[in-house]
Amino acid sequence: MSKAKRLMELIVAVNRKRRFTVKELADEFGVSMRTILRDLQELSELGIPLYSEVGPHGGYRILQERLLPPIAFTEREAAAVFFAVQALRRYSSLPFETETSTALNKFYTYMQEDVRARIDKMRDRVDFITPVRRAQSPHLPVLLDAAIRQVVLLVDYASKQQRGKREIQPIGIYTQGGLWYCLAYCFLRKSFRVFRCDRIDSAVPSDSPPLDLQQIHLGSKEELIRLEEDSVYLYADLSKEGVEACEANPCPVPLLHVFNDGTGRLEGNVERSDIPYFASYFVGLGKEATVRQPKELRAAIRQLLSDLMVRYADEGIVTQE
Amino acid sequence: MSKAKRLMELIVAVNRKRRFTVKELADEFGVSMRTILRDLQELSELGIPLYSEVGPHGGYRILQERLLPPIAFTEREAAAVFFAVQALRRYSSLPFETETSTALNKFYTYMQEDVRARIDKMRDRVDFITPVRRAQSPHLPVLLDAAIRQVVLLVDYASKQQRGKREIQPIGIYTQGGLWYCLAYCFLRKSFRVFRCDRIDSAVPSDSPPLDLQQIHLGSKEELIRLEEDSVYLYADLSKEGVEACEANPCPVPLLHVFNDGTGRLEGNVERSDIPYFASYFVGLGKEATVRQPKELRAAIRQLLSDLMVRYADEGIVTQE
DNA sequence: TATAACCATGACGTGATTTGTCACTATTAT
DNA sequence: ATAATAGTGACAAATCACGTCATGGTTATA
Repeated sequence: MSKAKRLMELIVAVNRKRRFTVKELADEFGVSMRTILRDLQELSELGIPLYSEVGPHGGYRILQERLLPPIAFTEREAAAVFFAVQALRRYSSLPFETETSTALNKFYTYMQEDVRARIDKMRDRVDFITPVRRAQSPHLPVLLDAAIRQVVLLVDYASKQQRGKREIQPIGIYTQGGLWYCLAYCFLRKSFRVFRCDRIDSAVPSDSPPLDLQQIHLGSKEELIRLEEDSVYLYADLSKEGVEACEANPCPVPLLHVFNDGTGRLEGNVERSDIPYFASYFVGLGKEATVRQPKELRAAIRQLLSDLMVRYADEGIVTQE
Repeated sequence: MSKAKRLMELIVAVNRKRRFTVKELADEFGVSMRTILRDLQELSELGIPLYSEVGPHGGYRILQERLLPPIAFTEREAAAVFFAVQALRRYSSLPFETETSTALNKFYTYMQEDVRARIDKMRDRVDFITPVRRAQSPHLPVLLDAAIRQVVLLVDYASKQQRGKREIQPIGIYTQGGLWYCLAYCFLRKSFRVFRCDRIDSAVPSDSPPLDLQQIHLGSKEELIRLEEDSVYLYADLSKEGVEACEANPCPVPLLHVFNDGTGRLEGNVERSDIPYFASYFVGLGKEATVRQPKELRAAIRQLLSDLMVRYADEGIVTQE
């Protein structure tokens, strides 16, 4: 690396770390300590406020406030960031609620006039639409913080069946289809579960000792949510349109295979208790999907269809308000 | 003067002048033109967007390098922006493809080490899931640019029925459910239409004179997509779960009303030709929805149900592969 | 069509700069 | 005392920067 480039990167590195030693930098840049010392002297002459202390635990320090150095964004980069933040604003709840709006504001007000004008023009011409849900998730910051610091929370959760307090150790939070979910270890069920954040009515840190789950994160989601013993093998064929519908509205468990001609198939093991859900799912796909297995699911679909038949059978029953 | 210092000053000089020639800088810095040329190339490699034009009145220019003033983001703001950009990265296509990654990179590398460590920790603990679609939309930048500058494009579009070239004047682009759409005036149909961007196979500026649509933008979407003459009034009751399903997977036209108890109703005018779509939509909602009107839709649902009944009727027919 | 004003690139030798090493000194926490 | 840290000076080897020359390309303009 040329000296000029090294100096530039040195400025960045020195701003990033607030404290550092000569040896540290020498290792990082793969040059000798003598060279780094010469470089640092040069940076000093260039006006970068460096300060050093000798002795053990000594080292260099940069005398500056904690702020990002003047970052040079190109206009297009600024626009991209602006729209990214803008996209997030469509979410009804966020773990960084206020921060996004202040950051957006800073970005906007510091932009130069002409750039701002162009951004304004774009504003009405790009949009990121996310399902708008009424459900609020007010405890996202607490959940995220607990996931990062790995502490146990006592939450008040209203599941479909019942509602009550339970202790959970959050792994992470994610949003999908306009709702927020929290993957966590549930001390009540003694397994990993996914909680809908809008169904969490309160969340406070608990004193219970946390498990050591540092290595577990959202990436391992699929493996954590284990199937119950009682699972059945599902197999369904999909038309081209069926494939698209599945992509748009992914169902949790089974694997989607797509063939070259655009058609595809869904297969995988699903829990027996989820059969009603899948029945509804496949009925929604209409003629674009054909379930081959299991028989139970086909039966459930048949049942659902005939129930619906009844609902839509007799015109005479229709009441109007 | 050392080379490093000259480069730093060169950056300043180049930002100060917007346009300059090699000779000019050579004289100013008292070095040969060859040296300046080498320096400028190095600056390019360092990421300064330089651009040159040959010929008389040609010379170098600096491209859109707007230095935002040193913005002091708080740690949480930086995190929020970082995740906003990160969220966008899950989209398979974007109108600012490269910009988001360079911006993300700048943010990340300029962060102080401790902040960065915390961000890293969060990385696996927050996620923004968007349907991953195989469909690519490579022409987004062209479409967006056309929408902003209001020019007419000649596109090669593959609609469900047919495929062919047509002229459109884009109003804006938006993404929903993992796909990109373009709202545009279609000169072929002489009305405003929504195009799926992944079905646009080519898009090139056309010479045709644009209409004056400056005042029209994405906000006016609903009004633009006018109903055909032949529309019917739709009315459906929804259970609580039905309301949630509708929120997650919004259907285009009708209005959703939600009552205090969580149940709701869908109503509005829909095109008669869309009845098959709505039949499938409501069948997908299963028992969570009851269509009251129109009769045609109830009939279509009945038809769809009996078709499906046939498909799932006889276990004996099931073939296995 | 010619010309001038630009940029672009390669080769090469000289001379300047950079770098690593070594041998020191100085300071300070433990 | 010892170890960890910064700081300096000297010197040779390696590397790099620079200017010069040569060549060639593009484009506006006359």
